[in-house]
Amino acid sequence: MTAREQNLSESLEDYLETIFLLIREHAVARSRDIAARLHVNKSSVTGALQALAERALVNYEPYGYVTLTPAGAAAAQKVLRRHEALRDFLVKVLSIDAAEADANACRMEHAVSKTVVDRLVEFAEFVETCPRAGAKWIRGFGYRCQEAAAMPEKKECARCIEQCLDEVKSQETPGATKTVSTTLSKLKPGERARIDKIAGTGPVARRIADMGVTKGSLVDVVRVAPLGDPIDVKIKGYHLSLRKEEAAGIAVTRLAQA
Amino acid sequence: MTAREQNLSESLEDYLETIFLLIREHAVARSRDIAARLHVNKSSVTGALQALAERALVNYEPYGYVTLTPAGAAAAQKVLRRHEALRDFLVKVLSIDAAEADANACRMEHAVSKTVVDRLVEFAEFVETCPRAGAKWIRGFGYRCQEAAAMPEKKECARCIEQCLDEVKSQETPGATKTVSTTLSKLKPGERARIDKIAGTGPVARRIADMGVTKGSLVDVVRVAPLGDPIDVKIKGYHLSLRKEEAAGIAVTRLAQA
DNA sequence: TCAATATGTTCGCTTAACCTAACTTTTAGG
DNA sequence: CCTAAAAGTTAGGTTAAGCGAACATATTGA
Repeated sequence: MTAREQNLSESLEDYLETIFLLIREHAVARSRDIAARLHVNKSSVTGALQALAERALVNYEPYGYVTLTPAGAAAAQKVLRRHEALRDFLVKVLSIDAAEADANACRMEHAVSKTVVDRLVEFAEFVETCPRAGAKWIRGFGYRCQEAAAMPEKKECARCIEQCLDEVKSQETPGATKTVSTTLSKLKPGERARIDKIAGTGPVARRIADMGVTKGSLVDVVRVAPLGDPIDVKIKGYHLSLRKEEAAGIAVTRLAQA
Repeated sequence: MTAREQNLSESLEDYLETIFLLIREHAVARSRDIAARLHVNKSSVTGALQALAERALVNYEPYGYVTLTPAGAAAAQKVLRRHEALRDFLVKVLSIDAAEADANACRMEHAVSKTVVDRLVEFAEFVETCPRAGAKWIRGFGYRCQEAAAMPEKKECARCIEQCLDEVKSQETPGATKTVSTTLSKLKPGERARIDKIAGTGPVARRIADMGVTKGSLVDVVRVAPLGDPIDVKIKGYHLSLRKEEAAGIAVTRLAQA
């Protein structure tokens, strides 16, 4: 890792994240928008930008456009990954509603270590995709959360077992869910796949390896640009933009939708 | 709820929690111990105590012993419940090691809403006790986390399915795991039970109901005093101290150890 | 083109939380 | 009983984060 410990305050992390998102959405981050999102006075934004500029995380000069330095963008993405990992976990695993999940993620993102985030991402994937009853089981939990009061425990447990039996029986032959070997460049947005092999040892291969991506990791295709060239994917909670040729070098197995 | 929004800062929450724990451990909370635990200067402790006294959360007078007011104790317990719920979740569900789990819980405890904590507690219980493969399944996840690199994905999934089948087959008769109907007052420390019925409508019954405890909720017996009288239990993450006679009025089904 | 409005900055002030150093009170040993 | 050490407090300073008001610069539409 090139990144030394920057030790950003929660507040500065929030600014950085907001700037990153605004740039992604509006191409440019204006002071008043930052202020609006963070519910602070515009003069506070100026102060924060100066603090970030001192740390070489943003390019700032009075009245000019604000951009992120490479270090700033990297830091912002770290925060964002934590945010998304937490939010997704809360929504998908704990069945918390979107608004509350986001609000919680927003506060928790400053408090969790990398280990915990990694584990959360892995857990959510495990639950969603384990060919065992994982997926259905978690749906059962969500159901139970909504109906907790209305449904006596015993009945729930019995249903639970039935579901599990059904599920496992129907999946006794693991490879049965028709999966197709292909390459990452051939997938459409929203599709999900499992990585089989990464060709080459170029910078992308290394970047991917750095994330702890092993052979079986999941990939979600987030967005594909008009000409199919930059392909935005999400692996282990990390957003990644790949050139079409790079994506073509990654052999994957297409999976059923989540 | 009698509690109005006290809106404590993270810092003050930490002080409150520490004081509560110190009183529980040493019967009295000394300034230097608070300072040592929170890694702050003793003069900072004085400042914090004054702030807490202003909010009527501690009884404080210079050079005197510090105690918690009822409001302070209640606030401290709320924080502690969040802490324990997070820590237990991290350890039991995500297989994070104890030290890191605690450090994370310590920071996260200021960031999570009640809804999320409730859900985390419920989830951990669900995973640990659902008669489906829950318990074993989660052990499988822990195993996978440790051996992730060493174990190819495919093999893991296959093993996963086998486990599930075994587990479910062995539990096809849900009531089969020999459970015994008894009363809460008869349990020993470390034992776990499921609540069947709560007799009476006294203050304890109401206190328990306020926690969202329904018929099927789990109880963990934490500590039983020498003469079996105050019985400390944990329900839905809440610590509760019951008189023997109160505990006798709660019918439970003893469960196998976690 | 140029004034009105929107946007951004600076200045001065507040609060919370911490620190160090110097002081006071308590405690405990001889 | 009386004094050193330990424990606690006060005073004064620092830093981060915020605010409002006044000032500066851009933008834009008539």
